[in-house]
Amino acid sequence: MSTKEVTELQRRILDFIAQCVEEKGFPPSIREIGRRLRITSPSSVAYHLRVLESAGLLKRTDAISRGMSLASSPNELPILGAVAAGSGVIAAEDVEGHVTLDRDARRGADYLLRVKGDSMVGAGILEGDLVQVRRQDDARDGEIVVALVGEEGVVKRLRRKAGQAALESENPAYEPIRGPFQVAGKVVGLLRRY
Amino acid sequence: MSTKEVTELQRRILDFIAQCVEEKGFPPSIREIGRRLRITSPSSVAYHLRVLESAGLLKRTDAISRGMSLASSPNELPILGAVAAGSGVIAAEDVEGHVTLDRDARRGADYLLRVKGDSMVGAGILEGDLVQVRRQDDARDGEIVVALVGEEGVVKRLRRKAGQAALESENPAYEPIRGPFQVAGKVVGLLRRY
DNA sequence: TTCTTTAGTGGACATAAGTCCAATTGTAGT
DNA sequence: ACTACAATTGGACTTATGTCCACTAAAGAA
Repeated sequence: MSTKEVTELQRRILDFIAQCVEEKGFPPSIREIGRRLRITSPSSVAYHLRVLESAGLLKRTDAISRGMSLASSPNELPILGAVAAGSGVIAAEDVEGHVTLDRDARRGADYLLRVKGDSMVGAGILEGDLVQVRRQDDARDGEIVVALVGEEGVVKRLRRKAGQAALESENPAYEPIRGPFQVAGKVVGLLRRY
Repeated sequence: MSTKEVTELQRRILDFIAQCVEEKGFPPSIREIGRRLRITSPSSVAYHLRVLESAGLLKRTDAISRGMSLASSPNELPILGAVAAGSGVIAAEDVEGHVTLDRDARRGADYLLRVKGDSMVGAGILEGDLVQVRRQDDARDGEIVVALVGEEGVVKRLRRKAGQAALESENPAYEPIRGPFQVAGKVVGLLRRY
């Protein structure tokens, strides 16, 4: 299983399957996929499904109708223990698990980050909480963000005053961070487990 | 349709469908259901599916293979705006919506309750947060519970000292409640949307 | 009893659906 | 030009699958 590259068309097939499962509750047949994506021959669709399967994006049960399912639910979010300084990419080693939220609850988040420390208690964010993070390079004044300070990922409130950006804690014990940092994402939600 | 009673066998069919969707990613065929539940004739299974559909427990798309899906996901939690004093039963009028969580994230919760007021800010529970509540009559010292005080449902920390039970707020502005109250559930998690 | 409802059987049937195969096309590399 | 490969076609084939129909059996109700 070579985790090959996948073409645009194959990605659209994947999307269509996801859409069917979401809307109708079951996957499409090979011919339904073909009809939707203007592929006239079932063999051609089957070919793409084989590619998707060998790329690890699709699970298939051979020879039975609609015998396919997405390898990863589009609503499944990885739980990260920390944000790597390498930004963008998520290191698989840091993934503690997964949580599936429906589209509404997901709020466009890309991952969950486990909060370390008590610097945001004033905003109701406690140690151990999972914050839902949407990846983005920048954010507006007052928004709670995940930022990279050196190698470390932190959850703070972003302040923009007179062109100056700072990261404020919601805990009087901590000083604002004015040093260089990079916004990695915006906090769009929070999950806590008692 | 009459939302009829459903037999034990029909409930087991429903469970089997749920299990298939969970494990394999797609619903079973009529004959697969029959094989599992020792029903030798496909027509008989089809009969039960019709009953389940008219009971509103199953959605069906006629004449296509595996064309069925559960009407309500077993992992779907209703969002309540308030807990009714009538306890036990959930009034449909109070349901603001639904959120689907996977079994792990669900934590045995029965419903979500929207938090009113700031009496629990000290515990990181803010106004507007959704707390995951598992229904139960009692709880241990120190646990955060949903309790009925008169007609009103409140989220507080339960204190048991020397046989005396009280409801404490996590906000110095509020006094503990010692008057009569009834525990309705235990808070097992929290969701917040920014 | 008789009638009705619910539950189930078994077979026939049309078609929906996955698979196999030979052949074609276009693109990129040698 | 030749080769290799990815993408696609169309048809044939087999089986899986949902549905229809006639019939049976048990349990209640009238």
